[in-house]
Amino acid sequence: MLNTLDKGRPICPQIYEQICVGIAGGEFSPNQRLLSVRELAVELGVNPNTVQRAFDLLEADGILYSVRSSGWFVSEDTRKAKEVLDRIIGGITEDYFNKMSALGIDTEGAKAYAKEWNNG
Amino acid sequence: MLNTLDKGRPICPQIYEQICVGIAGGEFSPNQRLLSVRELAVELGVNPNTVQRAFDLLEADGILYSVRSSGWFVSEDTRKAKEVLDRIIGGITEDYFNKMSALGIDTEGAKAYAKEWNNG
DNA sequence: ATGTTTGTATTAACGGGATAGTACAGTAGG
DNA sequence: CCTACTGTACTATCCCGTTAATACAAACAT
Repeated sequence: MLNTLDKGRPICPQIYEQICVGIAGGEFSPNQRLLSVRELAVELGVNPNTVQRAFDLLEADGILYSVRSSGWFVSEDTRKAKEVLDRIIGGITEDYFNKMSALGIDTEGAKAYAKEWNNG
Repeated sequence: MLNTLDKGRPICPQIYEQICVGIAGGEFSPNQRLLSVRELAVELGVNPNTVQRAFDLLEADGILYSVRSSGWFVSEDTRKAKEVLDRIIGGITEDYFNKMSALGIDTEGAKAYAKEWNNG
């Protein structure tokens, strides 16, 4: 899981996002236990503190909950994760059009450009 | 000019980009003199060093040239600016699809999402 | 000559994100 | 009881983009 980390971008938000993706996509079920902070940190080749910070944010948003000495678990209610994911997706798309606009390409132009895109 | 700076993103690349936009769009003509480093820094509310760095990069790429004690000027050949702009646009678009992919949305899904986008 | 404006260079410091290392606290299992 | 694993907390450090404050050098106008 979480094997698509983009080195060069802030790690913490990426972890946050990927957890939401996993929940929204059904890969993680309600009350399912996740990897421990330390385990996930090792798997990602990242500092435990960074994972902890991401989990704290997810807990603050009601997406995960922690049980002391036991681990981190997916919240019963997964709607919040889906909402957040939708918001992230919207933000990314808005960001795309904003950036294109800054380059002198209006919304319609950007849509046309995206439509003609072929892989990468 | 350059009135669309996005605070919160690195300034230097934005200046670089906006100069290319101005040249590619015909707002700046070959051999036209730009604002001085200090003037532009004041206008943007930014540090002169940051402007200098952006201009240095543009010079290294053959997009601008400097004349000591006189100012900065647009290169005779504007093709490079247009090439760079195209590359930037491509990069942004590629970035968009990559990010969407990381959120579990494939290329076709992202295209559909972009197509339905309405302003911001 | 003098003063002003230009580009150019250098050094120090700030800030945010990430890392590193350590320590403490609670729970489960042998 | 004891050990091992968990979450949790704290401080120090590093890196990098940016800011800050100078200082120097070259051309031009008066």
